[in-house]
Amino acid sequence: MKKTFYVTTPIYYPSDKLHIGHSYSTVAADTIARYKRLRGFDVKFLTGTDEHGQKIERIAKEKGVTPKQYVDTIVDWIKDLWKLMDIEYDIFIRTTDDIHVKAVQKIFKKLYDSGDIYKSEYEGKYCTPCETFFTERQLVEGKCPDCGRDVETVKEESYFFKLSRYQDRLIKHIEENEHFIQPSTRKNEMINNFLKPGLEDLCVSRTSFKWGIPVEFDPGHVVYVWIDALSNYITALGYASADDADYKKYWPADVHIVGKEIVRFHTIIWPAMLMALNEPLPKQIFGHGWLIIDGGKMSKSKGNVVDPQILVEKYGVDSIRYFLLREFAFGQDGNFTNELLLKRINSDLANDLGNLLSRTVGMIDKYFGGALPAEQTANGFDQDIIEMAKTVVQQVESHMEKMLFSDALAAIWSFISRCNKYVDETTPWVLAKDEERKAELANIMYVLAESLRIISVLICPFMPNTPKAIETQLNIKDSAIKTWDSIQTFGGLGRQVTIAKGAVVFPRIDIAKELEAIEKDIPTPEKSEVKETPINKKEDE
RNA sequence: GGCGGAAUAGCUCAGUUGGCUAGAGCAUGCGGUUCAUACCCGCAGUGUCGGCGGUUCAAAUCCGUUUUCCGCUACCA
Repeated sequence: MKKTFYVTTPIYYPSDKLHIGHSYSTVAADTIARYKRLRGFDVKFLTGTDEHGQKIERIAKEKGVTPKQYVDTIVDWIKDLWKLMDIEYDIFIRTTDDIHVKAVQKIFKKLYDSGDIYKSEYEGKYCTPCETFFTERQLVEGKCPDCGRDVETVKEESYFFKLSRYQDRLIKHIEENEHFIQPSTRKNEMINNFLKPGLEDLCVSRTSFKWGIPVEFDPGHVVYVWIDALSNYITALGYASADDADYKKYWPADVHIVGKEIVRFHTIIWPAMLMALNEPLPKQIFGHGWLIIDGGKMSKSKGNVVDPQILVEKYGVDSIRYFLLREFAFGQDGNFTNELLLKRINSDLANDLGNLLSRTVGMIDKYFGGALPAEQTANGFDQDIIEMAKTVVQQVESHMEKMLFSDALAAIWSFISRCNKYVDETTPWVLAKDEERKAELANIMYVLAESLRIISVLICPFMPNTPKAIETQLNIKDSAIKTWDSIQTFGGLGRQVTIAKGAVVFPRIDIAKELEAIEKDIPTPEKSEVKETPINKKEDE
């Protein structure tokens, strides 16, 4: 039986369309999923939407539709976006799905029965005009942070989750499992800010709004966010349903990919819930960094966030996916600018990879009429290429285990550079003038074609479309030479390569011109406002 | 306030447990080449590794201190 691999994204809050920050998490998860599939794992890749809560209820009301109608339209849009970005998820869970709703009710009941959930009183500050609860901390000088008016103390009967009960076990688990929280700096934040000072019990029900999962045995209450949202990772697999085969097969998750702002929920509340349910904990939570906008104030409230749809339509999925994973270190924040994006596309994709393919295919066409002869003679530079091809595969494998996407791509690109250098070293245009040396020339072309085959397999997880273009132009049809195993040794491609010249894969972009055009679409704010603004800050994961 | 990060070439960043003339990519300059998407290849740089003090034969790397920036600080997701 194949080894399983279960990877998840956060479930996104469909209060509005998603932005590039959400795409970032999802592209990363998709890439790791594709990579693991390529390595022969039985992969489950889960994404979805977290659809309940007061905010959605309010927006729907403003729009004059039901909450369900409202989220339906956003969810359709999200699914289209993932299709556009070539996200190959296995399951798309919605917290309004029947299977999820029923399972959450069972989970809630189970926790109540075990004494992990108890009824008590929640005391909060309520702003009547805004119809919102606030905590003491959220208040601005004792007033409503939204409208500035007075708030009143309101007591609400609520259910609480006994988070405090699991404090010691959590500390132990986190400290004993080095890879549980990644990157490790997040681990210290959790321990010092929450676990060491002591955990407070968590309010897990509300009566102030209706748009949520009703508590089965107490109909006035709805299950509050985190019990609802976090459960998705197991309800999507059929936990607490009639058919829990997938749960038994895939749980615990190998990695939950989340933005760093929700690491807390995933490393404290979620494990505590699982402990209370007597279920195994996920193996790893990876809190990636944010994309920071430099030169543009991007926040949802301003309505000028970076729209992934526009970027993809303009520059292509593979370019955007490549950029996201290459430019930024996965665990850290990174500056997103249009200029960086365009520079990356030009230098790495157009000049290095695209041009390598183009010149290789061009020469096979020009010197051999599109088909290499069987008779080929090796040269002194071949060995270096062959050895490096082997090394690169190992490097990519090692980086991918640690989710170092950028490092993996850098390794692949150093091989691409090596291939471009090989062309210079062997000077095919000189050999082409000499009929006697056709066999040497043919070998050079073969080494390049075979290298491109290997490159095309290596980039598969990151860029789903480019490999197809490479395969078409080099006439690679046999699926046996598109596997990961097939790139462990140099020479999988038959010697008599025939080519089919195609269009340029990554056209060069006139950066100055393009930037000017973009600026027209998105007005640049005053320099003084340029202060970095996280585009996915604390919103809607 | 508490806790945790970051500060390295013009720009974006690498630099495991202290040991190299401190690196890469981009941008810049010069040279080469012409198969290719004015591409590719080579060479050349510049750096008080935030400041100060200390440990050491040796510190970007460890310790102390200081400056600036950033993150987390629980029931909004």
